[in-house]
Amino acid sequence: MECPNCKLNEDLEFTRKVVKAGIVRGAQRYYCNHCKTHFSEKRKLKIENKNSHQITILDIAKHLGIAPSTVSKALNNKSDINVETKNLIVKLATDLNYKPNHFAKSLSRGNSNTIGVIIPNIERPFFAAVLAGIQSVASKAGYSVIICQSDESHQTEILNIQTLMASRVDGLLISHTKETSSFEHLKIHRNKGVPIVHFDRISNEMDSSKITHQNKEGSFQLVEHLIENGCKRIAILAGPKELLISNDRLDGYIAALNKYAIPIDNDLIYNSNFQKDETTKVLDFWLSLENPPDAIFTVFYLNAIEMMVEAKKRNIKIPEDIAFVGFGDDLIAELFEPSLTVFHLFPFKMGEKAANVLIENIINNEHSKSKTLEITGKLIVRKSSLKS
Amino acid sequence: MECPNCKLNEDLEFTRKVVKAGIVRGAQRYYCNHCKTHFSEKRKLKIENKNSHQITILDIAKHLGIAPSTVSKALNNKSDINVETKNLIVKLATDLNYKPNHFAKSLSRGNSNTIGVIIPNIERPFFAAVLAGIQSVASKAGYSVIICQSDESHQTEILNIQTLMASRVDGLLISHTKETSSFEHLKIHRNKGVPIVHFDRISNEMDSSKITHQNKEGSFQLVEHLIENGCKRIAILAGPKELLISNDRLDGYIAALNKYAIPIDNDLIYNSNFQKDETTKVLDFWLSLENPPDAIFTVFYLNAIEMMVEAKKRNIKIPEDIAFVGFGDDLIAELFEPSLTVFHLFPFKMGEKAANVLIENIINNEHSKSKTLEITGKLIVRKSSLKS
DNA sequence: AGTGATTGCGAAAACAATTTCGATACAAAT
DNA sequence: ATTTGTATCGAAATTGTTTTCGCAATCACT
Repeated sequence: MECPNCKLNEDLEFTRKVVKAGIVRGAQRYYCNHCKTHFSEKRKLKIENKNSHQITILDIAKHLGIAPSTVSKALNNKSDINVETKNLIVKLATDLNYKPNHFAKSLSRGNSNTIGVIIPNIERPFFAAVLAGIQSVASKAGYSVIICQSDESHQTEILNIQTLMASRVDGLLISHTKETSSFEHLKIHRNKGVPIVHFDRISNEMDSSKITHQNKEGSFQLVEHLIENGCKRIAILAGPKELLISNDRLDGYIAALNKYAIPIDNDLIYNSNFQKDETTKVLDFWLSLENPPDAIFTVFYLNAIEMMVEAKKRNIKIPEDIAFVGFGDDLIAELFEPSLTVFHLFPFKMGEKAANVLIENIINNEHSKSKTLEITGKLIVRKSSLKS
Repeated sequence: MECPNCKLNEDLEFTRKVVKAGIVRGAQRYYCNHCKTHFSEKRKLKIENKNSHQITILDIAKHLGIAPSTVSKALNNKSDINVETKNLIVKLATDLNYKPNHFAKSLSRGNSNTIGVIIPNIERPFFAAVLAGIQSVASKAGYSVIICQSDESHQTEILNIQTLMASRVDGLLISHTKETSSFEHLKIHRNKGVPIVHFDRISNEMDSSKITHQNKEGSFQLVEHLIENGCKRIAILAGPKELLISNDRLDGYIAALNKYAIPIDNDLIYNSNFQKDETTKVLDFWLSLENPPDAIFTVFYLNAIEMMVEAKKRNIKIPEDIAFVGFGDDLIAELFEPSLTVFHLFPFKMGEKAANVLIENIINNEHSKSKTLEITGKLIVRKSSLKS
């Protein structure tokens, strides 16, 4: 065995004394008593992964005999480059089917070109449509989207935020849990300058941008529509008190009653948690009143469907005995018998708008400017409310 | 103005002749006639972004006076490290709230810990549920998920694949477009060793792993159920011929008819594209037959609902005149009048399974081993098929 | 000739991890 | 006493990109 050290030094005449010196990581190890140095056999590595080699900026640079920095400039439309060399580089890049490595780019630039989305549940048609809207504008703008579900759990929401921040998202779109009433977990990142846009389930406690529905206006229209159809005792199944969205809708309800000088009856106002068993209980409570409601407005349209199912079981005529209206829309609201009068929301549009605002904020670094946008909805009258 | 070069060399006694030499990138530039060198004023940069500095492996190393490589080993459970130093490092890392930079990790390791999913449309409840299942197991295994929608367009599907591959996903989950009949765009990557798992809309043309429903069995059960309920002329609204899933379901239909010696009538077999206007046309065609069907089986449950809506408009009694059954389930199938008998699928489970198989393939590098798994479904009998 | 401005390019330093392998110390075996 | 094995650590290379800034060349004025 020859000592590579002595060999290099060409001290060939010296008495070399190379002895074995154990095995390290599977390879025989030697010790040269001449140059007092250890060495081991080089392992044959790099399993020739030429086939999986993605071509890089360096490959292009070598091909053309130029520097990688020049290639980078050409591919990123920097001004600091000659048009001819740029064209040369761009052509070769497309010819070689060059795809930039996002990880290297992100590492170097310090951003990810990714936005995070937190929604309660992807399986709810509303949120699925919002997502579709978000995806649509995000991909057009060159952003990827990471989606997290909070499952209506405040704890999970906090974990989601940690996950997304660990993924170094450039911005955050969030619709809160119905449990969420404190926002410290978000404010931390907001204060660090992460752009955040709230949608649907928003809060006034944060000064970030918000996209919301015409909650007050929609409620008002629904209730006014009921009143115009002769309803006088209108009950409301409102949402959780924590949610701003619930309160806004409640406000619209009250505003409409006030306009028509209908007294507010607290028995007819119930804050629910959107759970099915709860809605049934509330329905029975209202039916048990000596003066039961002649119309029910649920803040979440599915609750109206659930209530109608139960009401039909109890032989209540809809809309003659009780009319129903709800917030939000779906195929089921249209096809259920009787079809449900709703204030139709535009979730896809909401997603588009939210993503737009967020990306604007990211690009312009407008952490501070916070605006609130309302997506216009639309009253769709169907059978469940037409008493005539 | 002092020349930084001469200053460094401490040649202070030399006559230094520093002259202005233009402005470069907004900064004054100078030329030193002594050392024949250009220099410009250093700009005050690095806007003190200390507050946004994420702590790195190097910070930990410096704190403890050790090498970053040691920290990396400690944080990655490598054997090559002392338990005590490891504990020390881990403690400091948690104290400092260290979050590894995924980009650096991916760049260095050459993988992304991300899986790509391509579905036709996120807004269809079935796919939303599959996604939820995928997310569930992926996040538990430490994988992120990127979602792309093909929108039933073969071209978009190809673009999706390019996007995902450019994102260097570690593996791919895909449910094909109803247009898709060639698979070259996928095979390229498959041959490069990218693990791919197909689900729902699968194909036999590729040798990758597949997760499917009990398509034949489910069809068979639905049709048998119809026959047991006295139906003799059973029509089937099958899916596009390109889809394997359509053909499997058609096979189940034929098998059931054969078992009960009911002749196959080609007038009663129609390959549709799942479009609403088409289903209406087909319904009218069937109604116009001199011997119209007494039951209709749609391969996609929503088509059954659509047909029932139209049938009701034409005063057809369901199930007395025509019974309906379909593949797939949803709240609407349960609440529509009459409620629809279906072969209930388990999309969430399908998503879980698909993600599991894919991650297994990724970890074990099993590009070659391809298995096909069937998710068991369940016949749910409702009113639309009970003639008695 | 002296000064000012502009253009095009490249070397080198980040970016934040992982991985390889040399070095050392010490224990155990021969 | 010499040889071998093991445990622990760190220096340096690697990953692919962006960014900064120096340098040379050129042109246009005085």
